[in-house]
Amino acid sequence: MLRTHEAGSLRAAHAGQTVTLTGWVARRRDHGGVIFIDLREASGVVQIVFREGEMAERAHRLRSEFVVKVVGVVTKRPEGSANADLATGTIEVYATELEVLNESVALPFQIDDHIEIGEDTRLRHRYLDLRRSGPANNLRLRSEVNRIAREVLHAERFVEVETPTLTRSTPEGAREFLVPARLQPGSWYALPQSPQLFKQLLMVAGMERYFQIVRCYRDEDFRADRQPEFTQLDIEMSFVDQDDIIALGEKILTAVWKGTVGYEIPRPFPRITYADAMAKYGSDKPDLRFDLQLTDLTEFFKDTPFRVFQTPYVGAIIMPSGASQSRRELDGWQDWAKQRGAKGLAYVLVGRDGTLGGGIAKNLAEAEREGLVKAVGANPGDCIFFGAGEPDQSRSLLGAVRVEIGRRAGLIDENAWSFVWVVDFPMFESTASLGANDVAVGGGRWTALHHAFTSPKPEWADRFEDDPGNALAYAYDIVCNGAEIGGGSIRIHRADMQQRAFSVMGIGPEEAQERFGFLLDAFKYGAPPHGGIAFGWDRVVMQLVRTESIREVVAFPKSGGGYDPLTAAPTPISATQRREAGVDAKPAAQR
RNA sequence: GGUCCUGUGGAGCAGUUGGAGUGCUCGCCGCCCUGUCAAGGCGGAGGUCGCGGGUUCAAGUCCCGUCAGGACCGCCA
Repeated sequence: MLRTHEAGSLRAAHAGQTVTLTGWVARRRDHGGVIFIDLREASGVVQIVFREGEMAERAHRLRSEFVVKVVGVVTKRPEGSANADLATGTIEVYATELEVLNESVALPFQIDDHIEIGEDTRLRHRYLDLRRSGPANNLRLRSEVNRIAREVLHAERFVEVETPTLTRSTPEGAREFLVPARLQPGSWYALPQSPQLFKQLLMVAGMERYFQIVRCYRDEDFRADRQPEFTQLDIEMSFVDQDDIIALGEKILTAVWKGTVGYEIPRPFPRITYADAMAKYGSDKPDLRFDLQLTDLTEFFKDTPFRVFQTPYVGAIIMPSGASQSRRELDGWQDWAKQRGAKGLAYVLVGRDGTLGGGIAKNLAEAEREGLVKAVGANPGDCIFFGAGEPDQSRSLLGAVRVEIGRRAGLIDENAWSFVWVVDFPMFESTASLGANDVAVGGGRWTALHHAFTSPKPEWADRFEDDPGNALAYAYDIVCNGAEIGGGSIRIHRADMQQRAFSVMGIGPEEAQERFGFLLDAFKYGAPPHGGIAFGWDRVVMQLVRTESIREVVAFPKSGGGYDPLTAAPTPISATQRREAGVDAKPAAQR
């Protein structure tokens, strides 16, 4: 090493020692006769002192982010000049030699922890952004998360296996990224949305316990918590049931949380069924950091004269103290709801004396006005929001209102951790509710909610095709503070049941063979019962560092249009590249 | 595909009902300075106000279009 010590490791005990340090000039305070330099490297910061004569003369020419090698003597700081904000604050290094290893041109932004910089600029110079402690710590913490998870899994005798990233296109969920195959012009690889099929093959292969920290690719639109390439901790086990996977998931998460942020997650984690989550919280990823619940008022309003509430479902949620909102704030809710595709957001205000006012109060029947406050459990001064229409859509809207209330009313404890397993997901969802350009598996009325290989729960094993809309799957999600950070299922391992599931989704034997033949073939050779889980690894780290943006936990993230602000990818390719890649090859006539 | 927000020296922001020279903080360059630690003082450089069009005597400001970024809806098993 070019240095004898790490700058951030120096303490009073080193006083008197001559050390050689290397690092970046973080900040300089030039007093003419004495010059202070904050030397920064990965371990931390230490103050270097240059005094009169040649040393000061040369230090005077140092600039921000010059890379230097300094030889000097560790010295206790003079009385009263210690810096309690620095780990090395009791000492400083008196420089006796200075070598500039490299210079730096003027920076596009200051490398300073307490300065805000636009994200655009940060990402264009991400290598400078990462010199700041916040972004750097995020990457280091992510590395720790990886280490801890690997330790848990290795201790449980899991096998880390790499699966292909150039693989077969198997349209099942998200849009895929495609890669032209030079050696077979006209044919294309797909980048995996997840290693789903491969990990199931590894179960057939007798690995029994597989895991992988793996990059996945989905060519879908962005969100604050989505990137086109993202990472999963992918796990699959044989001879297990749902409780075994859940127990393992809890083991990993508790170890990760304890080892990084020092929080001991109480075990077992609570569980809630999908049906309950939707009914009580209007979401399949309920944020249980606050207790607000939806109230089902369908029965209460069954004879209502108010036409808007003459619907299959009417529900309500309370905003505590919401009656004091201004007209403008209440109008704001209407805009907010309309932006989510609702017609509006009906509400009533509960007055100090318990009488109803505002919004739709005057549209309700006398008896309804009298019974409403008790029916929803409101207090004087509250605001009651309503959702009416189809159950799914109305609950989703109220669920979104719930989260928004939590935010606006300050009901969320930002230091809390709330974990919950959502279990008993429906096996299928109706394709009627899907948008026109959705990539549904098969051409049937039903499509898999989780994925096509998800097993029904035992009580539905013999009859899921009789009532696909209500059949429950052995599928589960893990939710942390209202964010889905992982999910999995017990898989179907028998060909006959798989075929039945396919037929509900309108996939006949021939089509199944064409699409998933390699998996179905494998299952003919004694596939063990198996199941697994995949954690959205970026989202796990997002939770740990308490950020809303996935870009904060990715080393070199992409921005909105899939654009990489640093490398400017994607770029056009040359005519030669086009020819070689076979991008323009005419496909053989469709059969 | 849709809705909303933002775009002003290198960075972060301000700029009123349209009105005289676009201002502030930080950084950058030079000089001064022996105890600072987000050092301080003096001086200086640096701006097609994202781009195009329109309204007007006059546009950073109003209107239309467009581009880029962000958030959300759709979409993401």
